[in-house]
Amino acid sequence: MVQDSIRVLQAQGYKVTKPRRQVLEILEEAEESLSPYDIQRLLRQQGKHLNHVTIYRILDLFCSLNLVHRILLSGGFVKCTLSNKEGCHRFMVCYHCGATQEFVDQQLCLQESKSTQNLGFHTQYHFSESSGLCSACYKKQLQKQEEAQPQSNR
Amino acid sequence: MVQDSIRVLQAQGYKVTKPRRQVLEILEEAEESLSPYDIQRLLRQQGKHLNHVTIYRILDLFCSLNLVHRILLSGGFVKCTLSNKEGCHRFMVCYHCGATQEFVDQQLCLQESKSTQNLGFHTQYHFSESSGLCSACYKKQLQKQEEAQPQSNR
DNA sequence: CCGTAATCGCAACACTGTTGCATTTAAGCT
DNA sequence: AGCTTAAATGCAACAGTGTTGCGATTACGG
Repeated sequence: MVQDSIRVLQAQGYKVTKPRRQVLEILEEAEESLSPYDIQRLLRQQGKHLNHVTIYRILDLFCSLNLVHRILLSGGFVKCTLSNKEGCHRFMVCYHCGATQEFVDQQLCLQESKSTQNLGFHTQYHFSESSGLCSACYKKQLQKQEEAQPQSNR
Repeated sequence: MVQDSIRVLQAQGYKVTKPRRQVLEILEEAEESLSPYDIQRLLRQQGKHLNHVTIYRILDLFCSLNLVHRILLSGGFVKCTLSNKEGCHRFMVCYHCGATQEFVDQQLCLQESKSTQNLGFHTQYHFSESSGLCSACYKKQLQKQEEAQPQSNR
Protein backbone atom coordinates (compact mmCIF):
# COMPACT_ATOMS: atom_id res chain seq x y z
CA MET A 1 0.00 0.00 0.00
CA VAL A 2 1.01 3.55 -0.79
CA GLN A 3 -0.12 4.59 2.67
CA ASP A 4 2.45 2.33 4.33
CA SER A 5 5.27 3.90 2.34
CA ILE A 6 4.06 7.35 3.27
CA ARG A 7 4.20 6.43 6.92
CA VAL A 8 7.80 5.31 6.47
CA LEU A 9 8.68 8.63 4.88
CA GLN A 10 7.10 10.54 7.76
CA ALA A 11 8.73 8.34 10.37
CA GLN A 12 12.14 9.05 8.87
CA GLY A 13 11.55 12.78 8.70
CA TYR A 14 11.09 13.05 4.94
CA LYS A 15 8.42 15.26 3.48
CA VAL A 16 5.40 13.74 1.81
CA THR A 17 5.27 15.69 -1.43
CA LYS A 18 3.03 15.48 -4.45
CA PRO A 19 5.80 14.07 -6.71
CA ARG A 20 6.61 11.37 -4.17
CA ARG A 21 2.97 10.34 -3.89
CA GLN A 22 2.65 10.24 -7.66
CA VAL A 23 5.70 8.04 -8.12
CA LEU A 24 4.45 5.69 -5.40
CA GLU A 25 1.04 5.42 -7.05
CA ILE A 26 2.49 4.68 -10.47
CA LEU A 27 4.76 1.96 -9.07
CA GLU A 28 1.90 0.53 -7.04
CA GLU A 29 -0.19 0.00 -10.17
CA ALA A 30 2.60 -1.39 -12.35
CA GLU A 31 3.00 -5.11 -13.02
CA GLU A 32 6.48 -4.78 -14.44
CA SER A 33 9.53 -2.80 -13.45
CA LEU A 34 9.59 0.80 -14.67
CA SER A 35 12.53 2.97 -15.66
CA PRO A 36 12.56 6.58 -14.48
CA TYR A 37 11.55 7.65 -17.97
CA ASP A 38 8.74 5.08 -18.06
CA ILE A 39 7.42 6.66 -14.89
CA GLN A 40 7.66 10.12 -16.42
CA ARG A 41 5.78 8.95 -19.52
CA LEU A 42 3.01 7.27 -17.55
CA LEU A 43 2.52 10.32 -15.38
CA ARG A 44 2.44 12.59 -18.39
CA GLN A 45 -0.39 10.47 -19.81
CA GLN A 46 -2.31 11.40 -16.69
CA GLY A 47 -1.54 15.06 -17.21
CA LYS A 48 1.04 15.10 -14.42
CA HIS A 49 4.46 16.50 -15.25
CA LEU A 50 7.59 15.64 -13.30
CA ASN A 51 11.14 16.51 -14.19
CA HIS A 52 13.21 13.40 -14.77
CA VAL A 53 15.79 14.63 -12.26
CA THR A 54 13.11 14.67 -9.62
CA ILE A 55 12.13 11.12 -10.46
CA TYR A 56 15.74 9.95 -10.20
CA ARG A 57 16.10 11.59 -6.82
CA ILE A 58 12.83 10.15 -5.55
CA LEU A 59 13.81 6.66 -6.66
CA ASP A 60 17.21 7.01 -4.99
CA LEU A 61 15.51 7.94 -1.76
CA PHE A 62 12.96 5.13 -1.98
CA CYS A 63 15.69 2.59 -2.69
CA SER A 64 17.72 3.77 0.28
CA LEU A 65 14.61 3.23 2.45
CA ASN A 66 13.91 -0.15 0.82
CA LEU A 67 10.51 1.03 -0.30
CA VAL A 68 11.56 0.30 -3.86
CA HIS A 69 14.03 -2.13 -5.44
CA ARG A 70 15.97 -1.91 -8.62
CA ILE A 71 15.77 -4.90 -10.93
CA LEU A 72 19.20 -5.44 -12.41
CA LEU A 73 18.03 -7.54 -15.33
CA SER A 74 15.84 -4.76 -16.67
CA GLY A 75 17.33 -1.69 -15.03
CA GLY A 76 13.86 -0.75 -13.84
CA PHE A 77 12.31 -0.21 -10.44
CA VAL A 78 9.52 -1.96 -8.56
CA LYS A 79 7.71 -1.20 -5.35
CA CYS A 80 8.77 -3.55 -2.57
CA THR A 81 5.94 -5.94 -1.75
CA LEU A 82 7.45 -7.58 1.31
CA SER A 83 8.00 -4.70 3.73
CA ASN A 84 10.95 -5.64 5.92
CA LYS A 85 11.06 -9.42 5.72
CA GLU A 86 14.30 -11.07 6.75
CA GLY A 87 16.83 -12.01 4.10
CA CYS A 88 17.55 -10.56 0.72
CA HIS A 89 14.64 -9.84 -1.54
CA ARG A 90 14.73 -11.93 -4.72
CA PHE A 91 12.91 -11.52 -7.97
CA MET A 92 11.43 -13.57 -10.72
CA VAL A 93 11.07 -11.70 -13.99
CA CYS A 94 8.92 -12.98 -16.84
CA TYR A 95 10.85 -12.46 -20.06
CA HIS A 96 7.62 -12.44 -22.02
CA CYS A 97 5.33 -9.98 -20.24
CA GLY A 98 7.89 -8.41 -17.92
CA ALA A 99 5.89 -9.16 -14.77
CA THR A 100 7.96 -9.39 -11.61
CA GLN A 101 7.36 -11.24 -8.39
CA GLU A 102 9.29 -10.72 -5.20
CA PHE A 103 10.10 -13.38 -2.63
CA VAL A 104 12.51 -14.27 0.13
CA ASP A 105 14.05 -17.62 0.87
CA GLN A 106 16.24 -17.78 3.94
CA GLN A 107 17.45 -21.25 3.07
CA LEU A 108 18.82 -19.93 -0.21
CA CYS A 109 20.46 -16.99 1.53
CA LEU A 110 22.21 -19.28 3.98
CA GLN A 111 23.39 -21.63 1.29
CA GLU A 112 24.57 -18.77 -0.87
CA SER A 113 26.53 -17.24 1.98
CA LYS A 114 28.13 -20.59 2.70
CA SER A 115 29.12 -21.03 -0.92
CA THR A 116 30.79 -17.67 -1.19
CA GLN A 117 32.40 -18.03 2.22
CA ASN A 118 34.02 -21.27 1.10
CA LEU A 119 35.65 -19.23 -1.63
CA GLY A 120 37.10 -16.76 0.86
CA PHE A 121 34.52 -14.09 0.33
CA HIS A 122 32.73 -12.09 3.04
CA THR A 123 29.36 -11.55 1.50
CA GLN A 124 27.24 -8.60 2.45
CA TYR A 125 24.38 -8.83 0.02
CA HIS A 126 23.03 -11.23 -2.59
CA PHE A 127 21.42 -10.10 -5.78
CA SER A 128 19.32 -12.84 -7.19
CA GLU A 129 16.96 -12.65 -10.12
CA SER A 130 15.45 -15.47 -12.12
CA SER A 131 14.42 -15.05 -15.70
CA GLY A 132 11.66 -17.27 -17.03
CA LEU A 133 7.98 -17.42 -17.83
CA CYS A 134 5.25 -16.55 -15.37
CA SER A 135 2.46 -19.12 -15.17
CA ALA A 136 0.13 -17.07 -17.39
CA CYS A 137 2.69 -16.67 -20.18
CA TYR A 138 3.70 -20.30 -19.86
CA LYS A 139 0.12 -21.40 -20.49
CA LYS A 140 -0.21 -19.04 -23.43
CA GLN A 141 2.92 -20.47 -24.96
CA LEU A 142 1.74 -24.06 -24.56
CA GLN A 143 -1.50 -23.16 -26.33
CA LYS A 144 0.34 -21.53 -29.20
CA GLN A 145 2.53 -24.59 -29.67
CA GLU A 146 -0.53 -26.82 -29.81
CA GLU A 147 -2.20 -24.58 -32.36
CA ALA A 148 0.93 -24.61 -34.49
CA GLN A 149 1.17 -28.42 -34.68
CA PRO A 150 -2.34 -29.79 -34.15
CA GLN A 151 -2.50 -33.52 -33.27
CA SER A 152 1.17 -33.83 -33.90
CA ASN A 153 2.72 -37.22 -33.09
CA ARG A 154 6.40 -36.37 -33.24
CA MET B 1 43.41 -18.44 -21.97
CA VAL B 2 43.00 -16.15 -24.95
CA GLN B 3 43.92 -19.03 -27.23
CA ASP B 4 40.90 -21.05 -26.13
CA SER B 5 38.54 -18.21 -26.93
CA ILE B 6 40.11 -17.83 -30.35
CA ARG B 7 39.48 -21.49 -31.04
CA VAL B 8 35.82 -21.01 -30.14
CA LEU B 9 35.58 -18.10 -32.56
CA GLN B 10 37.09 -20.16 -35.36
CA ALA B 11 34.93 -23.18 -34.58
CA GLN B 12 31.81 -21.02 -34.89
CA GLY B 13 32.93 -19.46 -38.16
CA TYR B 14 33.78 -16.03 -36.79
CA LYS B 15 36.86 -14.21 -37.98
CA VAL B 16 39.80 -13.74 -35.66
CA THR B 17 40.50 -10.06 -36.05
CA LYS B 18 42.98 -7.73 -34.41
CA PRO B 19 40.30 -5.85 -32.43
CA ARG B 20 38.88 -9.12 -31.11
CA ARG B 21 42.30 -10.32 -30.00
CA GLN B 22 42.98 -7.00 -28.32
CA VAL B 23 39.72 -7.03 -26.37
CA LEU B 24 40.36 -10.61 -25.28
CA GLU B 25 43.83 -9.73 -24.06
CA ILE B 26 42.64 -6.73 -22.08
CA LEU B 27 39.91 -8.75 -20.39
CA GLU B 28 42.33 -11.59 -19.68
CA GLU B 29 44.63 -9.27 -17.73
CA ALA B 30 41.90 -7.46 -15.78
CA GLU B 31 41.04 -8.29 -12.17
CA GLU B 32 37.79 -6.37 -12.18
CA SER B 33 35.01 -6.00 -14.66
CA LEU B 34 35.58 -3.46 -17.41
CA SER B 35 33.10 -1.26 -19.20
CA PRO B 36 33.41 -0.85 -22.96
CA TYR B 37 34.89 2.57 -22.39
CA ASP B 38 37.34 1.21 -19.79
CA ILE B 39 38.53 -1.21 -22.45
CA GLN B 40 38.91 1.59 -24.95
CA ARG B 41 40.90 3.65 -22.43
CA LEU B 42 43.23 0.78 -21.53
CA LEU B 43 43.89 -0.03 -25.17
CA ARG B 44 44.57 3.60 -25.95
CA GLN B 45 47.22 3.62 -23.21
CA GLN B 46 48.94 0.88 -25.20
CA GLY B 47 48.73 2.95 -28.36
CA LYS B 48 45.88 0.83 -29.76
CA HIS B 49 42.81 2.65 -30.97
CA LEU B 50 39.40 0.99 -31.25
CA ASN B 51 36.10 2.66 -31.94
CA HIS B 52 33.68 2.24 -29.05
CA VAL B 53 31.06 0.84 -31.43
CA THR B 54 33.46 -1.92 -32.35
CA ILE B 55 34.03 -2.73 -28.71
CA TYR B 56 30.30 -2.91 -28.05
CA ARG B 57 29.83 -5.26 -30.98
CA ILE B 58 32.72 -7.46 -29.94
CA LEU B 59 31.41 -7.71 -26.40
CA ASP B 60 27.93 -8.59 -27.69
CA LEU B 61 29.42 -11.38 -29.75
CA PHE B 62 31.56 -12.69 -26.90
CA CYS B 63 28.59 -12.65 -24.53
CA SER B 64 26.46 -14.58 -27.01
CA LEU B 65 29.23 -17.20 -27.16
CA ASN B 66 29.59 -17.19 -23.38
CA LEU B 67 33.24 -16.21 -23.68
CA VAL B 68 32.45 -13.13 -21.63
CA HIS B 69 29.84 -12.30 -18.99
CA ARG B 70 28.27 -9.03 -18.07
CA ILE B 71 28.31 -8.12 -14.39
CA LEU B 72 25.07 -6.32 -13.69
CA LEU B 73 26.19 -4.82 -10.39
CA SER B 74 28.89 -2.85 -12.13
CA GLY B 75 27.68 -2.88 -15.72
CA GLY B 76 31.11 -4.16 -16.75
CA PHE B 77 32.32 -7.27 -18.52
CA VAL B 78 34.63 -10.09 -17.46
CA LYS B 79 36.17 -12.96 -19.33
CA CYS B 80 34.52 -16.25 -18.45
CA THR B 81 36.88 -18.36 -16.35
CA LEU B 82 34.85 -21.56 -16.27
CA SER B 83 34.51 -22.52 -19.93
CA ASN B 84 31.26 -24.44 -20.26
CA LYS B 85 30.66 -25.75 -16.78
CA GLU B 86 27.15 -26.91 -16.01
CA GLY B 87 24.76 -24.55 -14.27
CA CYS B 88 24.54 -20.81 -14.21
CA HIS B 89 27.70 -18.85 -13.69
CA ARG B 90 27.61 -16.77 -10.52
CA PHE B 91 29.75 -13.92 -9.38
CA MET B 92 31.16 -12.47 -6.24
CA VAL B 93 32.12 -8.84 -6.55
CA CYS B 94 34.31 -7.09 -3.98
CA TYR B 95 32.79 -3.69 -3.31
CA HIS B 96 36.18 -2.40 -2.18
CA CYS B 97 38.64 -3.37 -4.91
CA GLY B 98 36.14 -4.45 -7.56
CA ALA B 99 37.70 -7.89 -8.00
CA THR B 100 35.32 -10.52 -9.32
CA GLN B 101 35.31 -14.28 -8.91
CA GLU B 102 33.18 -16.66 -10.88
CA PHE B 103 31.76 -19.91 -9.63
CA VAL B 104 29.02 -22.43 -10.19
CA ASP B 105 26.97 -24.25 -7.59
CA GLN B 106 24.56 -26.82 -8.92
CA GLN B 107 22.96 -27.28 -5.51
CA LEU B 108 22.06 -23.60 -5.46
CA CYS B 109 20.67 -23.78 -8.98
CA LEU B 110 18.45 -26.70 -8.09
CA GLN B 111 17.17 -25.10 -4.93
CA GLU B 112 16.55 -21.82 -6.72
CA SER B 113 14.59 -23.55 -9.45
CA LYS B 114 12.51 -25.35 -6.87
CA SER B 115 11.78 -22.09 -5.04
CA THR B 116 10.59 -20.27 -8.12
CA GLN B 117 8.67 -23.29 -9.36
CA ASN B 118 6.71 -23.34 -6.12
CA LEU B 119 5.63 -19.82 -6.95
CA GLY B 120 4.33 -20.85 -10.37
CA PHE B 121 7.30 -19.68 -12.36
CA HIS B 122 9.06 -21.56 -15.15
CA THR B 123 12.62 -20.46 -14.70
CA GLN B 124 15.02 -20.43 -17.60
CA TYR B 125 18.12 -19.09 -15.98
CA HIS B 126 19.29 -17.62 -12.71
CA PHE B 127 21.18 -14.49 -12.40
CA SER B 128 23.16 -14.24 -9.18
CA GLU B 129 25.75 -11.79 -7.93
CA SER B 130 27.02 -11.36 -4.39
CA SER B 131 28.45 -8.13 -3.12
CA GLY B 132 30.99 -8.26 -0.31
CA LEU B 133 34.66 -8.13 0.54
CA CYS B 134 37.26 -10.40 -1.01
CA SER B 135 39.62 -12.01 1.49
CA ALA B 136 42.42 -9.52 0.79
CA CYS B 137 40.23 -6.47 1.35
CA TYR B 138 38.65 -8.08 4.40
CA LYS B 139 42.06 -8.49 6.03
CA LYS B 140 43.01 -4.92 5.14
CA GLN B 141 39.86 -3.65 6.76
CA LEU B 142 40.45 -5.63 9.95
CA GLN B 143 43.94 -4.15 10.21
CA LYS B 144 42.61 -0.63 9.77
CA GLN B 145 40.06 -1.13 12.51
CA GLU B 146 42.75 -2.33 14.88
CA GLU B 147 44.97 0.64 14.09
CA ALA B 148 42.09 3.02 14.70
CA GLN B 149 41.34 1.70 18.18
CA PRO B 150 44.54 0.18 19.56
CA GLN B 151 44.07 -2.14 22.56
CA SER B 152 40.44 -1.19 22.68
CA ASN B 153 38.34 -3.12 25.17
CA ARG B 154 34.88 -2.20 23.96
C1' DC C 1 47.45 -13.12 -54.74
C1' DC C 2 42.55 -12.28 -55.45
C1' DG C 3 37.50 -11.98 -54.34
C1' DT C 4 34.12 -11.41 -51.07
C1' DA C 5 31.57 -11.73 -46.97
C1' DA C 6 32.45 -10.35 -42.50
C1' DT C 7 34.05 -6.82 -39.72
C1' DC C 8 35.39 -2.19 -38.56
C1' DG C 9 35.34 3.06 -38.41
C1' DC C 10 32.81 7.08 -38.59
C1' DA C 11 29.05 10.18 -37.90
C1' DA C 12 25.05 11.00 -35.93
C1' DC C 13 21.76 10.09 -32.70
C1' DA C 14 18.91 8.27 -28.59
C1' DC C 15 18.74 7.04 -24.03
C1' DT C 16 20.34 7.22 -19.20
C1' DG C 17 22.04 9.51 -15.37
C1' DT C 18 24.30 13.74 -12.81
C1' DT C 19 25.35 18.54 -11.01
C1' DG C 20 24.58 23.30 -9.51
C1' DC C 21 21.59 26.74 -8.58
C1' DA C 22 17.28 29.36 -8.41
C1' DT C 23 12.47 28.64 -7.13
C1' DT C 24 8.78 26.43 -4.79
C1' DT C 25 6.58 23.86 -1.11
C1' DA C 26 5.54 20.90 3.11
C1' DA C 27 5.14 21.17 7.75
C1' DG C 28 6.03 23.10 12.29
C1' DC C 29 5.01 27.27 14.89
C1' DT C 30 2.61 30.93 16.32
C1' DA D 1 -4.99 30.97 8.79
C1' DG D 2 -0.43 33.21 7.95
C1' DC D 3 4.74 33.02 8.66
C1' DT D 4 9.19 30.79 8.45
C1' DT D 5 12.58 27.88 6.65
C1' DA D 6 14.75 23.69 5.57
C1' DA D 7 13.72 20.38 2.31
C1' DA D 8 12.40 19.31 -2.15
C1' DT D 9 11.57 20.42 -6.99
C1' DG D 10 12.44 22.49 -11.66
C1' DC D 11 15.52 23.97 -14.99
C1' DA D 12 19.56 24.07 -17.79
C1' DA D 13 23.45 22.09 -19.06
C1' DC D 14 26.31 18.35 -19.34
C1' DA D 15 28.55 13.56 -19.04
C1' DG D 16 28.22 8.76 -19.81
C1' DT D 17 26.23 4.74 -22.15
C1' DG D 18 24.49 2.35 -25.95
C1' DT D 19 22.58 2.07 -31.03
C1' DT D 20 22.03 2.53 -36.19
C1' DG D 21 23.28 3.01 -41.03
C1' DC D 22 26.59 3.06 -44.33
C1' DG D 23 30.93 3.26 -46.67
C1' DA D 24 35.75 1.50 -46.10
C1' DT D 25 38.75 -2.14 -44.67
C1' DT D 26 40.27 -6.82 -43.66
C1' DA D 27 40.51 -11.93 -42.69
C1' DC D 28 40.45 -15.99 -44.92
C1' DG D 29 39.27 -19.54 -48.39
C1' DG D 30 40.26 -20.63 -52.99
